[in-house]
Amino acid sequence: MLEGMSLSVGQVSRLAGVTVRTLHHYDEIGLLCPGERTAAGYRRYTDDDLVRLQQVLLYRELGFPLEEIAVILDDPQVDEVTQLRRQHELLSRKSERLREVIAAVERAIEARSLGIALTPRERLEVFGRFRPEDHEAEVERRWGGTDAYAESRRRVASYTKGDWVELKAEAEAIGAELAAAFTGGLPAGGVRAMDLAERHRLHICRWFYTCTYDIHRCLGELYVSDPRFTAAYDEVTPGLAGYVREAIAANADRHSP
Amino acid sequence: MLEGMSLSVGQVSRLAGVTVRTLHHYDEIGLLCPGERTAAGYRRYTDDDLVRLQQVLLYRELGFPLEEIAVILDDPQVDEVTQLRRQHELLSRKSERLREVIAAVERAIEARSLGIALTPRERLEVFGRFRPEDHEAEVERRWGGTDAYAESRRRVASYTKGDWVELKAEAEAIGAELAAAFTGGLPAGGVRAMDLAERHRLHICRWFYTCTYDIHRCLGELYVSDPRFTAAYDEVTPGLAGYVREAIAANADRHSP
DNA sequence: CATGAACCCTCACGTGGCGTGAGAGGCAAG
DNA sequence: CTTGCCTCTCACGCCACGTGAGGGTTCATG
Repeated sequence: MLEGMSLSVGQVSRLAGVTVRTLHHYDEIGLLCPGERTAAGYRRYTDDDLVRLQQVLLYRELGFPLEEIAVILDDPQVDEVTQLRRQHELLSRKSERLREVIAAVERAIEARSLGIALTPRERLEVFGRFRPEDHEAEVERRWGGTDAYAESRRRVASYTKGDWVELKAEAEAIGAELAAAFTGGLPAGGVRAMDLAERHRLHICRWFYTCTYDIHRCLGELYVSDPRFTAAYDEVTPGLAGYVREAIAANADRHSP
Repeated sequence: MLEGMSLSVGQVSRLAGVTVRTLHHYDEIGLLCPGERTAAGYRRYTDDDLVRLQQVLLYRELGFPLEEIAVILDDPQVDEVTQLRRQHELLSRKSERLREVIAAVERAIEARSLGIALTPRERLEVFGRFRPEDHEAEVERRWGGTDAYAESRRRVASYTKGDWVELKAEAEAIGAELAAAFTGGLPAGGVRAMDLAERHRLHICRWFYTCTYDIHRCLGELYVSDPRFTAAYDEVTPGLAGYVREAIAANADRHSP
């Protein structure tokens, strides 16, 4: 039985509270393939496999689709502690939401036993809480239906507060350097500006979606045509939006003539 | 638009945070059929429908299959406040479990950042917690595979602590009256004993599964053949188990000769 | 009053995450 | 050697919707 070294499907299933079929399924789709197999083809789960299974189950409980879980766990950029922190953050959010729902139910009971019924609308609104900040609605109208947008949605959904902090810091750093280049009088078509544009593109690739040079060019146009984006740049330094657009175009030309 | 009176699918979907298709689906399977329809066949949801939708969404979030939700909500025995209390209890349990998981993740982070890794087994066990009290294992071996058993499992799963209190009180009352009849010298085949046996059967129907007279007869046999059940009855009054068996058999004969 | 945009309807097929056998082989104990 | 409990690989089934297709409705415009 090789007790202690590795476990059979049955043992793992009992330990984790899932069925054998589930483990087979995770193997089939490549989400959790046991490290070893016996000569007879029996699955043998190592300690590493168990750790991964725990991660899988946690993200599953959080409602992530299995395919996405695979992406999250296979990201080589993220180590285990980061993974745990992310889980902790997501769990906390879920817990908070659950407490809101509980509170709403308590209010409903209270109101009901006092004879006053809440309006059905009030009761339903607890569930309808996603608050996409109507900014998203705008984005959807403009970019909705594109692959890039879908990809972005999926990835953003799994970001924790910590991720957002890092993301924002990175974005602000790039913005500041662009502003410096602009006020320093460096040409938008120069190497420095183009390098910054490239960093901007990579930043998008890293955090949101695969940003090709063509897409990046469109983004540049958007920065001067959409008053919301223009404001975001020009607020820092008037005229910056147009400068950024030029730099992006130059950088795109440089890479794909 | 008749604003204020009733809502269209789109309005309800936005309010509740579900898709239109979901509402269509709930209508198809008869889980939530809108109270009215316009001349053109448009669905119109009344306030009562919204209340029901809220209940549906809550039980759904708790992981109940839709079919079961219909059963729970259509039970005429249960009013709205009871429904809310039940939801509150189930939500609280879920919240507690969530906090356990969070605590486990915190421990994992702590241990990890101190360089000491927890064993994968320890981490997995948080998920494998269902503790069916090995009593269930026994029951399964004896009754497993029967329809009655499956039905019982499903219904019991949705009982709250309050339900259990009521259930137990009812069962104890019947037991006490049977004991009184027994010690009072009333014959097991008499009307009084048979009536009590009938109450016992209805009690099972009400709380666990559809208990036919045949099944009830088997149950009576079980009370004398299974030492665990025998003990439960004879502990109160020695000889009671046999008396109950006789009463059940007599009652069954009376109804299905 | 017609024209368009935003809704709504009913099929009907597709999908994700497994459940549930069927049929066959592996392996430790008696 | 056989009995009992694993395990394996197909392969079909199910639930709770997603996702169009194809077509009617309603309402604010030109």
